Amino acid sequence: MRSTDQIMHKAAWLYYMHGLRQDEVAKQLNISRASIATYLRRAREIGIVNISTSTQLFSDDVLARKLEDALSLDAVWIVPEDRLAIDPAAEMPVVAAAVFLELINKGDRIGVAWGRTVYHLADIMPYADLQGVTVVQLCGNLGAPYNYRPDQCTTEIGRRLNAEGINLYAPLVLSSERLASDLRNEPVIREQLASIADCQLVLYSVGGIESDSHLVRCGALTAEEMQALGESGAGGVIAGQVIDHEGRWLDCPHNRRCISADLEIIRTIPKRMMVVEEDSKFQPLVAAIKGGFVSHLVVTHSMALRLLARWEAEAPRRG
Amino acid sequence: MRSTDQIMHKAAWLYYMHGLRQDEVAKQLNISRASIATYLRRAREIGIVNISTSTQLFSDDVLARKLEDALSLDAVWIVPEDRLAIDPAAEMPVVAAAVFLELINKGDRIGVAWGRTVYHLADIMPYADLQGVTVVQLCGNLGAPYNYRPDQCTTEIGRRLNAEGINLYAPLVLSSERLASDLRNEPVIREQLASIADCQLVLYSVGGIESDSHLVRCGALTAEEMQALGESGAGGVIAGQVIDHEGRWLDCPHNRRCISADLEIIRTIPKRMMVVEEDSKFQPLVAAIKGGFVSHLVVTHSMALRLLARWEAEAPRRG
DNA sequence: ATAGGTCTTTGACTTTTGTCAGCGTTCGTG
DNA sequence: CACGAACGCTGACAAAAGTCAAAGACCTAT
Repeated sequence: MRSTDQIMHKAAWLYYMHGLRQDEVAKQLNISRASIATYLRRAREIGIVNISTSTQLFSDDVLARKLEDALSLDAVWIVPEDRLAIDPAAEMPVVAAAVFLELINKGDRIGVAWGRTVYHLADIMPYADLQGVTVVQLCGNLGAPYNYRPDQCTTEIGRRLNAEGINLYAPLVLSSERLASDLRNEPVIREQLASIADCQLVLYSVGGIESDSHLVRCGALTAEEMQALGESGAGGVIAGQVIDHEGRWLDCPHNRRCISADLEIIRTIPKRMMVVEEDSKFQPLVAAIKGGFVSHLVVTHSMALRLLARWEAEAPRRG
Repeated sequence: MRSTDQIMHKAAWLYYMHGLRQDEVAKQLNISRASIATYLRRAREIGIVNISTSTQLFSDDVLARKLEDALSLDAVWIVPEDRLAIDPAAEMPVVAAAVFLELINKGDRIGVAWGRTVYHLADIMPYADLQGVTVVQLCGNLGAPYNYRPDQCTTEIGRRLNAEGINLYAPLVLSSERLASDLRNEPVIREQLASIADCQLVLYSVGGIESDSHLVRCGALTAEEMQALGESGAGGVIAGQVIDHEGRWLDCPHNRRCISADLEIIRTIPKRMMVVEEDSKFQPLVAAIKGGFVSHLVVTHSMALRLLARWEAEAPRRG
């Protein structure tokens, strides 16, 4: 520990745990109050000091309870679109990050997929000091029109949480099924994909199948290919892989050429946290939920209403 | 949720998660800034907002590493007695409380014993919002010369953590072995004692066997009885029960008349956090460590030095 | 040895936050 | 329905925290 880190720790301890004022801390440590203020800010930024707020505000809600019951989910958080005059688009990642942090336990292994949503989340993720946590990349890499590529995203989340980040050094999609299969069987990659089963928590969103969807924009698929997939029953995208409307892995060239977490394995992970920002992802989300990819859900108020209506419409048919 | 709680949550969210200033929050929620300040203080007090500082300052230390290695402990925290001009006696419970909170995971079941130390800890324990946590009482009740009796102590810790507190409705010591045995077999009590095996974490200190020790002061034993125990090999007290110098349960009238957690069960709990405030407890602590009752240890610097010296003195004999 | 760079520290100033008496509202009670 | 207690809210002031330019410390390369 550097000596300035030591001072920062001491300052943080005296200020936050003992409740001394900055000038009192300054007197204790024999440096100016201005310095103390600087150290404290750094301690907060680095995650030495953790300030967290319960996300109860978003989960304590009649609609959330109803959704949990109707869709058999473990927990639902609903982001209001009207009440607070905060920009709802900016609010979603903040809520998601807070929920994510709440779901992490010390020593956990956490899988993260990639997409606009996860990228946004990484970008505003607060710093924390979660020693013993490992963040693993669920899907292969690809070029991206954002600041972070998938591997950078995993690394960034790991960095901010003071956790270990493990990258998957393979492309998301290969040009031939043969190569994809060979690569999946490479010991390094195979072990890494298998180790995803040890995760206690995964974080992802669901991708749409429109011609301007994420996979298309990142160049993994052409608009035509995507459209063809849509016509042959594609319902959404999970960790780079296409699923049908019931959430089953779709047997298609793209999926066969894909290096990503086994969907069967993902389903067995205890906490599967899904964040959906855009209302346009209703159909894909329904598919993901039906496929068992969701145990913890963060959605907008209007999306929650639509989901509930959908399940209530189906309920009579079942019961 | 009361509407004022709702406002408090919103204020806390906007202030701590979005980083708005109090006046901005006030404008958002259409109330005066002074009220916001009040809400925020309440949110902190209640544990809606959690501010925690890493205890690294106390564990990141050469001596701590050495102790962990020498005594095969999972983690050691050392409270300095000189560096910070904070009263060391007051510092110990603060460190212990922070460590305790760090060791808790969501959903855990936690056993707490009772003694001066645990009482001090309960008294300064910060408020937190650990839903799904259960705090169980490890040992029976007895009158106490402190503010809290064992059951109140459990309840108080539970209350502050927003966790469920489960009390053991039995006295610590009974007048006859027969009655103690019968009571232990009462379904309610038996189940509760058995359920201690499900704990992921226990918190306790170790008791001394001097004639002014805790058990004597609380009236569980007379000074003469305690002295006799000392002469027949008693080394310390764990959860109200006397152990010998090697940390084994001592077969004595007191132990046979005692209602408390089975020591065998305690040894199997993964995280066994021990806090020792007084340097006079050196011998009992040695017994507790030898008996396998400690995996996480919080001690003073001088106690750490004595422990290390003791183990280093023994090492040559073993190796 | 020294010039030039980076990182710390500080005093002085500004902004933000904490506090508290007093006012208004609500709610339970006689 | 009137009364008082309890609670929430506010404005004004006091206290504490944040900020920043400038000075100083420290390191490195010439």
